[in-house]
Order: sequence, then C-alpha cells, then structure tokens
Amino acid sequence: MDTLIQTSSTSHNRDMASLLRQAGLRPTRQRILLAGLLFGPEKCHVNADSLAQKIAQTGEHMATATIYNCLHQFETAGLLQRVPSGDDAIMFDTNVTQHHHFLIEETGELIDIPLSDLKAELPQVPDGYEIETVDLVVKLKKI
Amino acid sequence: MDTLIQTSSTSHNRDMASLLRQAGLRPTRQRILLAGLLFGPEKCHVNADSLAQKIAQTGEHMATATIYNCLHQFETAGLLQRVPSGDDAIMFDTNVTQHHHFLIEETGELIDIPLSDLKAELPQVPDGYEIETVDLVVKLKKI
DNA sequence: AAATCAGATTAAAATCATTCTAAACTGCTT
DNA sequence: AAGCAGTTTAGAATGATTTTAATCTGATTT
Repeated sequence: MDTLIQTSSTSHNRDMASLLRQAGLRPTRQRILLAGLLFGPEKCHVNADSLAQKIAQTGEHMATATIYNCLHQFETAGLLQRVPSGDDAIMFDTNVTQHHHFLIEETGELIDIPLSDLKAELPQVPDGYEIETVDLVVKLKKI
Repeated sequence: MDTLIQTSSTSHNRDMASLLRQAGLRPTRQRILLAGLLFGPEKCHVNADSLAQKIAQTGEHMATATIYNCLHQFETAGLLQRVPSGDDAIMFDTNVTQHHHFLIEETGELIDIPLSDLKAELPQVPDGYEIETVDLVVKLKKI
C-alpha cells in the first residue's frame, strides 16, 4: 500500500513550495521533495540515512551533502527539531512542539511523550543562565 | 598545583587494583592508571579525548583503542555511566547514581542535577516495556 | 621460577556519520 | 534572455570510534 510519489507539479508540491517560502527557504526541487517526505499529515523521526532510503524509494537521487544541508536548514527554519538519540546519527523530529521521548533500546525507535503527560518541576537554574531546551528521554527495554 | 602522579606500586594503586578486581576486571597497568584518573574523590565527566589528555599529562602513553575499550568495560562493570552529550563524542560520568544534567551549550560542560532536585511524575510506559534509564538534559545558555 | 594461556594492549587500517571544497547548476529578478 | 546569489554536486577530508591481527601480560599451573 505504498502511495504513488509524484515528482511533477501538483497541488501537494505547491503546498510544499509555499511552506518552504514561508520558512524563508527557496523552494528548490530537492527541498520540495524532502518537504514532501517529511511534512505530511503524520509526524515522524528521521536521520540522514533513513531519509536517503525514502528518497531512493521515490526513484530520485540526491547528494548526501544536500540531505544534510536541508536537514540543518529545516531545523534552523523551525520546521524540524533535533532530538536526543541513543545511536550515533543525528535525529530530527517533525513534531516541533515541546515534548519528550521514549527510546526503545533494541530498535532505536522513538515514541513521543506529550508534554501534558509529564508533571515535572525543574530544578533551580545556575545564576547567569536560562533554559534553552529540556529533553527527557526514557529508555525502555522489553520485559 | 598539579599532583604528582605515581606509576609505581602505591597504596593508591592497590586501591585501584582491588576496585577493578571487585568489578570483575583484571587489574592491568593501563586500567589501574585510568582508574586512578577517574575514581578519585571528586566525580567528573570525561570522554576518550579528555582522558587521553590526562594520560599525556602523566607522561604515560596508551593506545586509543585501549582507552575506548576500558571506558566501555568500566561502563559495563557499572563504574561509569554514559551521559547524553551535546557534541559528537561519547561522554561518561563517574557519578553512577541516578541523576540528571544541565548542559552549558557554549562549552559543552555538564553539571549534575541531584535526583532530589527534580520532582517529576513519569508518564505511563507502553505495554510490554519497562524503564531502563531516565535522562533529563536541561540545555542552558547565557542570559 | 619457568611454562602456559586466556585475556589485554597495540599500531595501523577500516568504518561510519558528517562536513568541506570547488565546480556546475538553477530559481529568481531584471 | 542574461545575470547572480544561493544551491546542489561528487568526491575528498575530517573526526570519533571500531576492527584487525600481532604482540604482550597477569594469573595459574607446573
């Protein structure tokens, strides 16, 4: 039940182009393709490698450097959020609201924890500093 | 005010040897040296590189692979805990009690947050899984 | 104290994710 | 259609970590 990926001009592509433009990014062919893979209705966690595989499935090709460039540009533009990850690859989350994660150790899979599910009172921050981000990772193993 | 590092047999070295033996690790010269650098009275955060520098300061030499091997063995033995870190090097903490961290973004410095300083109620864990670790990282920036 | 052997250490090569480089290309504006 | 800044590209470079295969060493046995 794979969905047909359309690479020519479609309303979906136009949506992605305007999404990119609103984010201050020139809608190039490559960025539109990536946006199409990332910013669909359901949120997802990706890294450069998993994205490269998705791209390959569409029959397209993209330089590794371009994938990294776009991921970082999307992050800077606020379209993606970097998430702490157990393995050594940089992971990004299309859910850019504040939230936390379960990390399934075996598979490396991440599951979002809505902020509302966690009741926490943060400790006092050292003088001269302010909080930039708060990341909670609950690592899980099979019982 | 550097302290003199003694590489010959001393009571300190004997302490480290028995510490290693208790952890199920054969007390080799290299592991005793590393243990001496790591398991002093004050807790610290290290990675392979910062350890290599400390070793160099003692005038000793150790293969990179040995440093990595030992760090992993110490972790497995429960003498070290891996900590989430902002940069791309694996960081270890000699404080192996459960606790959390402030991460100073500029410098990469980690500051322990005692567990008692955080009042948190964890969310419900998915069926079939149990919690292995909980890591909270509060990233800080200068005001 | 010498022999033995599993386990440890080693230098160097290999790997893997990521970044850099410098040249070629492409959206946009004129 | 031309021009240009910003993008993409392949391939080289980087940096942390791991692997390899040979050598060494701590503990045990003789």
